[in-house]
Amino acid sequence: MENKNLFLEIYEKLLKEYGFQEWWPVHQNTDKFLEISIGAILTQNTSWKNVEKAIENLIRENVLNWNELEKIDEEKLKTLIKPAGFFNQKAKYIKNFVKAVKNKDKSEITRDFLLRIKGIGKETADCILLYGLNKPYFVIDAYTKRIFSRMGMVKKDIEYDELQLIFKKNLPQDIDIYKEYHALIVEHGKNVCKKKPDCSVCVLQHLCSKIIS
DNA sequence: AGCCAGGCCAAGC
DNA sequence: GCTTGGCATGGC
Repeated sequence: MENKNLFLEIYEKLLKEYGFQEWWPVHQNTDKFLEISIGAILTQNTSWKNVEKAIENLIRENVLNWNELEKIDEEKLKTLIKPAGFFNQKAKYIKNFVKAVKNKDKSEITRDFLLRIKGIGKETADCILLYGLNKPYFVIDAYTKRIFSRMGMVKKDIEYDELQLIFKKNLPQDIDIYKEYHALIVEHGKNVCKKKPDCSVCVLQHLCSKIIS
């Protein structure tokens, strides 16, 4: 089932097709760890376009920093992140995150620690760890499950940790590949392997039909 | 004009 | 343990 070459082969094909994505996108003069973490929370089940607006609001109001986010009134925070949707819960999640992490040393921020924060699930935690802290956690998202189950490589209701382990076992332990691969998966999932897939323009098309078994 | 988006939590079996 | 409902905006 898991063919070692296949995961790398798919990576190469996507990279050749879309080029380096160089994730995670951040603005200048911000605390990157913080911006990535807030972005990861805001993008939960939400398009990045909407998240961008919310982040720009935070920057414009000069609150995209630890002190201001800790101080800011939750209702005020809701209005700023409104474009990202689910703003009632996300405002709480951001507050929870800032409170828990603000005075921690980065060495203390483990996956288990993040998962204990209400509002931080596995994907959000792994985004924070990988892109924010440069730790080797492969990020699994809905696109990853959709693409790799469609290709016949995993079952479509596979558990998060199980699929993550498959990537870990089949890829070099290379943080840059982890970062880039996930970004490429998102790009492919957004534009080609969509809910209604455009198989005619898919660079993985032949691999896809071969693998189904 | 629906459908969908870089999930997560809580409640109910 | 597994399934379901709720959350909300803006782009296509």
